[in-house]
Amino acid sequence: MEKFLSNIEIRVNPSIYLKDPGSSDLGNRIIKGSIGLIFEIGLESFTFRKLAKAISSTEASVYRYFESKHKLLLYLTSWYWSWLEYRLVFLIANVENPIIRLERAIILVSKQIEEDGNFEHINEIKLHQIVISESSKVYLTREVDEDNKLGSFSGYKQLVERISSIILEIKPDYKYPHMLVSTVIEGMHHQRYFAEHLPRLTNRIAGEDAITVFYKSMVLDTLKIEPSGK
Amino acid sequence: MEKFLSNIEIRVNPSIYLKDPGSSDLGNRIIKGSIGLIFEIGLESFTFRKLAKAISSTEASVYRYFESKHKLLLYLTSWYWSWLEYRLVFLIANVENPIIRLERAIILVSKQIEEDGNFEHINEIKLHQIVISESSKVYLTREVDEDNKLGSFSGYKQLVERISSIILEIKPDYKYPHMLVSTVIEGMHHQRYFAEHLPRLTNRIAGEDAITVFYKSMVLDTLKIEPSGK
DNA sequence: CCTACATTGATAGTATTACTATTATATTTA
DNA sequence: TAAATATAATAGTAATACTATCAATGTAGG
Repeated sequence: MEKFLSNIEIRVNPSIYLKDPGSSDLGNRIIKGSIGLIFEIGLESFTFRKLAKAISSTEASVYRYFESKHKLLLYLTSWYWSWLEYRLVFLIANVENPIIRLERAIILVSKQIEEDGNFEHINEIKLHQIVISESSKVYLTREVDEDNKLGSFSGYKQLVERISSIILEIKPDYKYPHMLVSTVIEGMHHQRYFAEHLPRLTNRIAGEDAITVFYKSMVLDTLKIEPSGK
Repeated sequence: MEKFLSNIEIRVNPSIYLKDPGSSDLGNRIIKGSIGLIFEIGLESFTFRKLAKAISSTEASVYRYFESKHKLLLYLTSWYWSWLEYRLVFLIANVENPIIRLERAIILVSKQIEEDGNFEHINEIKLHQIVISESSKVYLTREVDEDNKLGSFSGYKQLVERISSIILEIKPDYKYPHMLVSTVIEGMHHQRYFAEHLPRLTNRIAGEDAITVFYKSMVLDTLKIEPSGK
């Protein structure tokens, strides 16, 4: 993705952090460092102590930004959802045909990601990997309801809502738009992961991005609409 | 489910445990106790120390059966998949029409579960809840590949394979049977979880098991087949 | 230029976790 | 009856997920 906007920032719900990591050099190092380190060693082995060492700071300093590793992961995934939504908005701006908009949305969420030069402290490819293998841990906890009340998942919900509303434009009576959209998003995470680690749970086809193809036609078929052909 | 078979046992890959928990009284208490305790306090807060206390044994004794909490969870989920497969086999035995077989399979995996009186030490309703909220943690780790090599996920794979083969009976050229099946299974876990904790990511419809209805028609539509009507 | 305040670093400490090790005791089996 | 096995009881270790305290540095306003 081309660098064409240098003054935007992705906003993350402030209840997630103690201090905005976008507001300081140390904060940015925490984000950049944690993406690198979680990508490298996985969330389980990742600790604030190791992170502090990697970015030449101290554990206590990191704790001034995030009250726990869980909140930090929440920050990263929230950022990711908001970033996807922002890209979606660009991708469908000024596109009249809702079927084309829907197709683009599905491709966006199910495709492999490229780097986005607009955000210096974030390596989007690594972040995407992290989202694939760790993001569900963010809500599969006993604290979901509290986190949810604080608005921790609003970025994800907004993205789902935005795509669902396209579906409703096409089929105003369709009863399960949110279910369909979250099935696609979560599903594609699993399928990418399976393709790499548990191939017998998925299907890989040489020369084709099977995951994108599958989800695109799955959505069109369940909605009983024809591809835009464009 | 009626108790009609008293001499069967669900087999779990022996690489998962150090000592077969089905082989002793303590082993059975470990299984029963861990299902109860994980259901109650969640996997994160669950420890072998607390389990030992709950079943009036000791931490060290539990460790003689399972080398870690992770392996214990692996045992529970493996048991669950094998149990589902066993139920599936009964459900579709002697059913000629593959479409009916497929429909039954989808209903089986997507429906809420009832207790199965055949297995004393296992409360299937609680286990189902645990599978919904914790099972993906079993493979979303850095040790997936090793665990996979040991055969830890074979129960899950077998179930997926069995349902996929029904799909191929109906549509021999369909390219994504495994992807479709694992999308349904994982998807329904998420949707059940969302319905309870993050309702804006799903759709709830009064008086209908929306999740089952959705996945059933999603599968038939993507395969472009008509419901059996029976 | 001084002061106040915020930010970070340095260091230490605590409770809990995920194990491992050792020994004693009870039970089963040969 | 001896030997083997399973379990209990207890203790110990390294790492984790924090919390607390205090000093050093920088920065912004008057």
